[in-house]
Amino acid sequence: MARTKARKSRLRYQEVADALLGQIANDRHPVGTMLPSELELCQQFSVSRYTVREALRWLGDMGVVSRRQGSGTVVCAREPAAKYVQSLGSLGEFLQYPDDTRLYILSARDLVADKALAEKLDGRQRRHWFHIEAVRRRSDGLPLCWSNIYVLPKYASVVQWIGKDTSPVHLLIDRHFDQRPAKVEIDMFAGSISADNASELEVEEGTPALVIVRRYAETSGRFYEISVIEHPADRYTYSMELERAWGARY
Amino acid sequence: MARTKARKSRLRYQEVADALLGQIANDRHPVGTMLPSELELCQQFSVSRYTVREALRWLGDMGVVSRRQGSGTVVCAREPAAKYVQSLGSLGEFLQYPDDTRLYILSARDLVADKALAEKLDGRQRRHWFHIEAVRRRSDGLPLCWSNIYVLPKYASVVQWIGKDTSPVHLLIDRHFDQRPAKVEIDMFAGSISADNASELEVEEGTPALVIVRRYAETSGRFYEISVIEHPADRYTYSMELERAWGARY
DNA sequence: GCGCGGAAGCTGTCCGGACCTTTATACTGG
DNA sequence: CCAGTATAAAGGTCCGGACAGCTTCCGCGC
Repeated sequence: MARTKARKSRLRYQEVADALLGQIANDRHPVGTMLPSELELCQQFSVSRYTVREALRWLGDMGVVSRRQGSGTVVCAREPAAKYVQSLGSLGEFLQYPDDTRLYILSARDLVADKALAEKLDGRQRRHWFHIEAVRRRSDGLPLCWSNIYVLPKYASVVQWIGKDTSPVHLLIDRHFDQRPAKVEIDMFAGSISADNASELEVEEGTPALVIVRRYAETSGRFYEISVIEHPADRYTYSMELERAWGARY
Repeated sequence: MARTKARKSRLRYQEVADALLGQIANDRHPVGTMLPSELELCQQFSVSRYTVREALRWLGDMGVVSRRQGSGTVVCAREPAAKYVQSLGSLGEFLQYPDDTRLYILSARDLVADKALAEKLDGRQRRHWFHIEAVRRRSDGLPLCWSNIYVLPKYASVVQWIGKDTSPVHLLIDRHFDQRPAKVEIDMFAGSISADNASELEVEEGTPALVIVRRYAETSGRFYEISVIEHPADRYTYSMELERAWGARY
């Protein structure tokens, strides 16, 4: 009779997390509503606050709930959406140009976005940009792409570092202005090389091109650099590798 | 004299993490070596194990250290590599075709990869694939893209569900075979529409096209679905949004 | 009616202690 | 020499308690 196996062992935090996940999936806690407070959950599951917090941390990591100090825990998804992580860590590798390529500046000047340009960029007319036109060439001279880079005027002085090494412009801004992107929007579509750019790129007018628009946003969400880059066919392939963020349990 | 401000307040876990980050950057703990145990770090920084563990958890999240129960904490990077997360969680949104589009199957049959095909797919010749050719059309009939989809023979029966709803094939395999991708490789480049496909896509031969190759791998790393999709210019833009994984501090 | 201050409620941080699970290693018997 | 085992050490989980920082909201004074 001495020590019988406890009739019901205490819940582990994964079990608490699964239970909450079930309650959310069953619409007992619909998306948008608040979850009970940590103390209430402690009572509900008869566990300590530590266990509840670990469970909630896990749900938070998976994007099922969002937590804010002072406010509470909000349900923001019915089930864990598989998040995929760009496995090549650094942002610099978004465009993996080989190390033997460099940018050659063709022009650099201030401009104000008109309607047509604003549409391509961030949708805001009359915004001031510093516009850099450049061509990226391999060490043997082959032009890889035509770059239109728009940066906020305060970053105009990046031009002095362009072409000094192989870094893309957003890394130069990171290095010299301590401004890293909090968010990057990337659009990719097919286009063709215009007559104006054809000779510089050493292709015929109308050659198919991969056009990539990257918009780099600071923490506030405002874009501080937008690049529009045209790659003639056969000279560049954009590759990325995405991995599931939480392999083990989901 | 009662309670003077403590001469040196206790360290917070972020400060401990920063201190450790500094030690790692200074090669006091080179990459590949073991960090001191939690208890030793507690003494070194005069904080509780909780604080040390939070600091180590943070370093682990950033990929600077790797921890294993029973073994210890290994330094695996000198500094946090910015990881970026595909913010639109679900894999389904990698290709955000509007809901009013469906796949129409043109052909479906087994084949064995010859040298040319293997090069486009996973590099392995003589591998068996089930090949599905299809066109994705908008509800008004406009063809959006030409799809070449290769799946392992055991998933061949997905064809019966294609076109029944708007789901992409990898989601059908997820749903009916419980096989989710652990990794996805994506290549994008510019090409042009071949004569064979031009009429079906209702464009002229040679029209610029955005070609997207997606390779879906299971946990073991083996590819179980590879799709090669050609989008005529102006009919499709691939968009993605990447966010820094740890917004606040890095 | 409006703004401000305070209180209450919630999450964030931190502590010291306890026990469990995994791992690596040293020992021991074959 | 090898295999199996005991043991120590490390991280993982959990507890109860305490206080700090942020939000929200209510009530008070203007």
